[in-house]
Amino acid sequence: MNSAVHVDDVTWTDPTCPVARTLDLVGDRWSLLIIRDAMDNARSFTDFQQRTGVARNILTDRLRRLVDHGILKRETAISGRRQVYVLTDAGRDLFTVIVALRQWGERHAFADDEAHSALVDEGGNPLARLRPTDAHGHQVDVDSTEVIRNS
Amino acid sequence: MNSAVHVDDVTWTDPTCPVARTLDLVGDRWSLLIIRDAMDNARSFTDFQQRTGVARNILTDRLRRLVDHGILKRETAISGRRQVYVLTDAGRDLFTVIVALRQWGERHAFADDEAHSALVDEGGNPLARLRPTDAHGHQVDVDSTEVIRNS
DNA sequence: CCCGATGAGTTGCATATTGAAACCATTCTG
DNA sequence: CAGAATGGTTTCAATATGCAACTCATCGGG
Repeated sequence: MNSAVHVDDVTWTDPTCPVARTLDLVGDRWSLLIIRDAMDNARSFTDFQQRTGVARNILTDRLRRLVDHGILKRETAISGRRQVYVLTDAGRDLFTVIVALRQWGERHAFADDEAHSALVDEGGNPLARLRPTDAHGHQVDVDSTEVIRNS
Repeated sequence: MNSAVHVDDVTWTDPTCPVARTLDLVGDRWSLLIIRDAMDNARSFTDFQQRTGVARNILTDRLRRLVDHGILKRETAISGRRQVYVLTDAGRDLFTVIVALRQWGERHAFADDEAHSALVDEGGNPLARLRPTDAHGHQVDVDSTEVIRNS
């Protein structure tokens, strides 16, 4: 299960914590929105620019970083200068993170009567709520878990 | 299921997208690390400062924002000037997000032989891998789902 | 009661990151 | 071939961040 992510030349905020490392790679204002859009069929520079509204120079930088970190790969269309950015396996694996952020937002960042976009399966139904569980499938939460350092 | 989050006075990057709203609330360089530490028994200003290493003025600002958004609550300890920051229910509910970030980091941001901290249940065993599923418990991913706007 | 230490910030200033707008070189499109 | 679109880069102003020093309590000893 090792990564396509190239993690040389990164200076980690907290080298032993996986949460911190993930945030060092994608935890800025725009990267996760770019990834969200990549998961929703955005491919070109302009797709991302229009959907996120990010400044173009910043977008250039973020796309480059995400490519460098192995989350996106850049492909030049056969003839011509059209660039396409596609999620790598590591990038696609961020789906769980995006779903978790989305579900939290649905629960806590909208008033009851406010409309919002929804993520649905092939039958058009919403996904089940993500819930952390132990190895036996029993739900766990903050109080029933703990962090062990440097295992 | 409505929020303790106070979402007035926030100007959303993308008002209809729950992912974007969540990121507007916690998607900066430090907030999620503060929340991670709050889940790991950090309580005081100095706890957070020492664990994250964030600049003190920034920490002041982030704690205030998180309190304003209903993710932390601030309590003054009975005797003395000691301040304590505790997760609200909405804050505790970010556990899923933190676990998702952690598990992704474990899979993609560490070399195979690198040590990292681990999150374990009461028996000391690692949690099960979080996986998005549909309403019937079948796994779904980027390709088998889609976003419906403004539902 | 006085002294130093600690907790919880604030303030000022230097540096880094972002954003808005303009500019540029190809490459399609009609 | 002219005009738009694509995928950027450049410039400069506005923000945000980091660092160090400074406050202003209170706490704990002696």
